[in-house]
Amino acid sequence: VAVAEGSGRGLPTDFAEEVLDLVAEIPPGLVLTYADVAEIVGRGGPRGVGNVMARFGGDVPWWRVLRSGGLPPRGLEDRAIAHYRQEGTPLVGGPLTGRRVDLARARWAGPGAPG
DNA sequence: GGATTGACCGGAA
DNA sequence: GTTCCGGCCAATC
Repeated sequence: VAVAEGSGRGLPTDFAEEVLDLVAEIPPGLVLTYADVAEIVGRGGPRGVGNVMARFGGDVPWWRVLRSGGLPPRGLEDRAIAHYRQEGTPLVGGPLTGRRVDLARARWAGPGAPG
């Protein structure tokens, strides 16, 4: 394993790896925002994280990554909400009619959190 | 390297 | 609550 990792196509880049690895660590019931992911990995930004997820996010629990407002990604709102009900993720307005995630209760403290 | 796309953020009306 | 705009970053063609 060496530089060849980021050079070949089909595999995620170094930046993407950081993002994917982090998202894969998000425990069920909790979530993170694109900005938070970018903040933890210390690279790119909300756009950078979003674009990486769009390519390689299919291999990680993407539904645990939300927008700043607690809304799931564009086009995948229905899909994400389905997962929240399975994991018991707190939804604003109720788990039946809620369409947003309660970031105040579902935001993950991060890989450095006591646990 | 240049131009285009995309699962974004924050502010204002 | 919805719509319009500029800024931001990375992957792709």
